[in-house]
Amino acid sequence: MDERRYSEKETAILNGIIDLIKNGENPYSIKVSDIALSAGVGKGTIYDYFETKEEVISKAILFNMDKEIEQLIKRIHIRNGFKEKIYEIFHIIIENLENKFSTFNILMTAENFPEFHHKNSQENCGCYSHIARIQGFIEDLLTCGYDEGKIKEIEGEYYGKMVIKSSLLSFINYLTMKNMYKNTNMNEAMDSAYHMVIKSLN
Amino acid sequence: MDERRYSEKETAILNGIIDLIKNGENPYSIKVSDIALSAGVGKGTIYDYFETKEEVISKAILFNMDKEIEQLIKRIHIRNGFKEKIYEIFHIIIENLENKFSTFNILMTAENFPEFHHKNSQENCGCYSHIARIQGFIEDLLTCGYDEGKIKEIEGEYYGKMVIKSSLLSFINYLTMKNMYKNTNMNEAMDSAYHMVIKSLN
Amino acid sequence: MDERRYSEKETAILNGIIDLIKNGENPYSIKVSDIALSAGVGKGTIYDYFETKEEVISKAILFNMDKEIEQLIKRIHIRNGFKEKIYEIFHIIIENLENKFSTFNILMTAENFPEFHHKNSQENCGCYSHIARIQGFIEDLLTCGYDEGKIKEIEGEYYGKMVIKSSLLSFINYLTMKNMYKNTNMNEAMDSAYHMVIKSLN
Amino acid sequence: MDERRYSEKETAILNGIIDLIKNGENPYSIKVSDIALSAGVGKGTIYDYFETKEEVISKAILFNMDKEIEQLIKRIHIRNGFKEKIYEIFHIIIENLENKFSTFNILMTAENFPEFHHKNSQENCGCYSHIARIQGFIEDLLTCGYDEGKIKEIEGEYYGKMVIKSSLLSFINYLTMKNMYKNTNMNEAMDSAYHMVIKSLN
DNA sequence: TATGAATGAGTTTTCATTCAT
DNA sequence: AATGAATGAAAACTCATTCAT
Repeated sequence: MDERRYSEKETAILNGIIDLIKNGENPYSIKVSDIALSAGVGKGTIYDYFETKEEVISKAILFNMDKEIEQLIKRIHIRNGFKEKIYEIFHIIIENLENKFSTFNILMTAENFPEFHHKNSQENCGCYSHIARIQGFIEDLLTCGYDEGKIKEIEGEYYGKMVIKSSLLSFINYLTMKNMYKNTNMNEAMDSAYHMVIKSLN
Repeated sequence: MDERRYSEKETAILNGIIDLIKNGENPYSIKVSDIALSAGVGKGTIYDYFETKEEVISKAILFNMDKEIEQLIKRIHIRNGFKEKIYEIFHIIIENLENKFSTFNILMTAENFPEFHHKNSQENCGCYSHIARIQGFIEDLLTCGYDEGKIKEIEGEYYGKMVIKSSLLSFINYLTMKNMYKNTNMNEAMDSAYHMVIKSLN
Repeated sequence: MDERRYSEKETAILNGIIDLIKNGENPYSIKVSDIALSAGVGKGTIYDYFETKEEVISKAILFNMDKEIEQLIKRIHIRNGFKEKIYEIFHIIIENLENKFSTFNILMTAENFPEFHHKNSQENCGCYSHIARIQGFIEDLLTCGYDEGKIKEIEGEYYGKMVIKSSLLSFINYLTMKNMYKNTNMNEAMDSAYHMVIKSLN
Repeated sequence: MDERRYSEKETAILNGIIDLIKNGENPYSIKVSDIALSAGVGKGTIYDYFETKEEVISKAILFNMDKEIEQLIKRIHIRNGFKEKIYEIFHIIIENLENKFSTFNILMTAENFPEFHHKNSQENCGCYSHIARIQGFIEDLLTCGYDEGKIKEIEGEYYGKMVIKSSLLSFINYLTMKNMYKNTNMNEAMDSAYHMVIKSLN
């Protein structure tokens, strides 16, 4: 799974792509010249470090996921208490979606990314390990809630994780379609998502 | 919103595109010559009915949404009872996702489609009306559950709809990541999703 | 030289082209669909009467020349006196150039038309006979001036005709570049052109 | 008026077009692939330096005018005497028309070029400045003839310039229609044109 | 090593011509 | 006879990739 660290130039290139995507560029529409400009390198340089445009964009997305998940886990770890952790995730989601680029969305819906590799199955999508980390982290969250007494009945391994993910997905959905929910504010959306978790797991 | 019906040739072209997408082609990678081939028309014919490639692909996606939602509503309407309706939706989702093209995914995550139109907001994405129809249909579902006594506490307009959508999203998530859930079968996933609805709304 | 008269449909088509050109369309940019629209016939009809687009446009230009020269000769014939005839030509030129389509220009500079037929020499340009008619008519004009006493020294066959043509060309030049001659009005331009004829041929 | 100098590649492209036109190609029929071939560059290179085919052809024509006028003025300047200067122009015209591409024709009839730009007026045709230079140069010529005593009566600013231009136009007309004047040789045509100037301006 | 000018394969798009009606 | 929908050959244009500097 290509785990080596990236050199300075490589990082500049990958960040260049991430910036483009965060500014609303669609990954499929990005041109090599855009990347070069955004990264502040020559077009040829990109080909010194990567084989093809496809490769570099894929790696950039994976690279960003790494960073974001790292951050996510760190920030959640710092927070104490089940509720605080969940609400921290909501805030991270807000920050990411406002950046127009959602690792969450990709990880949770897994629709955008796999298609970048033509007709690939999930195994070779490259984000398998990221998804696994998210799964693990959700399990930790559940344990935390259970230990704290906030959650009583997890009712099966799948169910518990499903509830947490549903809650997060509902909040992502709220954010992406904010203008459909004109009379529901952010706090209400968070509270509702959290409320569902509590009711579903008790 | 350009509501006129399409002519026979136009329909053939739009269906040609839908077929391509359902066969796993990424909308951004479709070539005009592919469309012509898939639709069984000459390349020029496409330009007799549509201005640009972008236009015809966008219209095809919208066109398919119309069809799918129509179908969805019809099939749900036939089913009696809250639980039956919910499970029917699960089955429709299965069918659609197996076709590799998910109106649900688009409507619920609203990430793929809008980006096809360069950096547009949702209002002018063209699928606003479709999203609204989905909202209405979820409301009907809630009323049905309430009338039947399956649901007692809806706790606010937003919360009720959120729970239903979360449930559907969780099931979509299960399907798109089936290989992450090797020891959870389809029925368990459906039951879990339904179970969450019942617990959350009682 | 294809001298047969044109049928009603053919005339409609040819006039459609002439209208387009008179409205400023460049002969090289005219599309068959434009012709069909302008002529009020179907696109296929054009091919019932003519072999190719090139042919029909060429014939239209020749057709118009015929009409214009016919008219020219008729109008000059009516006028009495050398000066009156010359000034009548000036007026005809004004009318034609205002129509944005100048048979005169074509006949006198003979640059536009021949090139329509790829790299042809003048013989097969189709306007040879028209040019010859113009030549004859200029000879008549000279004779008229001589008979009237307005002209004394013609000094050779070529010289006389050259002077008349130069005079007309100078006036055409004035009209096509009117905005270069902001402080010369139409009458002065005509008077100058006529004055040159008189001085050159006396 | 976009006065910057052209780079080496741009010059190669523009000269490629000029060569095509001088070889009898009609500006409206030139293909981008022809230009690439003629200029010895790749098709894409043309689009690195110019926006569209139309733009590059227009610029090529303007570019050639610049060169030709420069040359014209230089060659006339070297010649001493009114008659010598006029005859030098005749020779330049011969050379240019034999090259099948006539800046003179364009400048003097102003019909071909403006139409390349869709229905534009002369101001924005791009050759306004060239026409102005020609005007100035004709004025100098008149002054020269006057100083030498070859010309006595210029009779108004417009008249003098008109006579010179008429003379040149008449010679252009002779050349473009040489085969209509089988019994007039080149020298006679030149002498006639010059003779008209002398008679008209004395 | 880094670059960006140059390329041409591969697209999109146009439009003269055909032909079923 | 007349049409205009349909076509595909041919043209314009794009952009990933290369390579001389």
